[in-house]
Amino acid sequence: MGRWEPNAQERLQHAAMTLFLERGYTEVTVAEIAERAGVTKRTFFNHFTDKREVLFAGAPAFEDRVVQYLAEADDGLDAIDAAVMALTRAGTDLLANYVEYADVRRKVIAASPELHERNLIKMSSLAAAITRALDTHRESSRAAAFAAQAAVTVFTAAYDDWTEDTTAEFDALMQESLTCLRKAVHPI
Amino acid sequence: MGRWEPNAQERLQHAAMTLFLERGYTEVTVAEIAERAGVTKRTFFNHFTDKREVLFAGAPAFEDRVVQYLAEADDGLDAIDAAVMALTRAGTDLLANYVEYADVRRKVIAASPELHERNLIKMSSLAAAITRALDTHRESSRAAAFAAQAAVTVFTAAYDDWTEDTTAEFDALMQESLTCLRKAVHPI
DNA sequence: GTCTATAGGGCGATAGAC
DNA sequence: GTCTATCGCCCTATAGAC
Repeated sequence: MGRWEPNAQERLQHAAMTLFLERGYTEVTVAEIAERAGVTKRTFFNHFTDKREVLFAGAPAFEDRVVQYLAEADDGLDAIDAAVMALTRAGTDLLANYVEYADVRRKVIAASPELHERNLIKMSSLAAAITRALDTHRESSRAAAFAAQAAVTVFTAAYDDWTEDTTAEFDALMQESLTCLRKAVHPI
Repeated sequence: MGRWEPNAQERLQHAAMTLFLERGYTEVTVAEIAERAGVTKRTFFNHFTDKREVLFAGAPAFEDRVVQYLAEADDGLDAIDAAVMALTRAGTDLLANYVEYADVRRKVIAASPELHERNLIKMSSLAAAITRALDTHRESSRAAAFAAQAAVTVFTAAYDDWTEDTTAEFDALMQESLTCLRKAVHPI
């Protein structure tokens, strides 16, 4: 393969996902991923800070988009509703591109504790970003953190539902999930 | 130091905590921790599956205790209240022994993304255990998962508060935290 | 692009407790 | 003797330094 084939990053992601699915995360080396993508190991670490990051390349963009939607939210909304709305919109945007990969990605992450761990810190980072965005003009820091954490929990559940049935409407899944959380937290 | 000094595991934990505080997690090698504890690197890995685990040795016992308290809980309690009760009791038990280490441990974990990540997966595992315990006789799986996740969020916040003021009553912090979460999730 | 330190583990030998 | 904890040696892969 030539030295300057385009889209090295995407090729690396695709190669990694395929290999992880075939043989499991720990059984695949970075050198193998790089080889399959037609680049060197050095290039891999140029694009991703560590081996796990190859499956989370979309996360920063997603987080930015959530924060952006949140900034545009109606000030009259409650914090949690604003956060859920931002996650719903950003999720809908992103999921459209991920239909084919979502299930594989889910399986690979579920099969590896290391990837599960990395996924959790991405969600934690997302919650922190939402907290900051809410915090500035809407809520006390503590209340904002709880609203953000709850919204991310709702998102995680809805995202899991969606990967099991990618034909479902994401915003409906988010609303169901939110309703269920509210019942669980505030039983009457 | 002789080969059979007792309590190798505790010595390793103490050595690790001290060194991490002095120089930061990434700057300390497993070999150094082992040396300070008077054992070899190999022995370190006999006690802990990886470098991070040395700071989370108490987690399984805590989780077991939470599940135990949950099994003894009044069936009339709502899931989230039962979970918060179990976490409150297990937390109170455990925190009594950790007064001196809590602050150091907190600082060390906060200073290292890798340890933060590991802490998150421990909390995730705790939430999963609570979900299973609730699930069996009380709630739908989804509702149980939300109640468990919410209770763990409450616990995390209360634990953070407690490390900043170890004279506070832990159960009061838990109740405050729960009230705040409820307001954030169900604003009216 | 090359080099190196460190994480992490496999395996068998060994030192002590019982 | 058995059983368990520790150790020594050797190896690979990650990750970062140069």
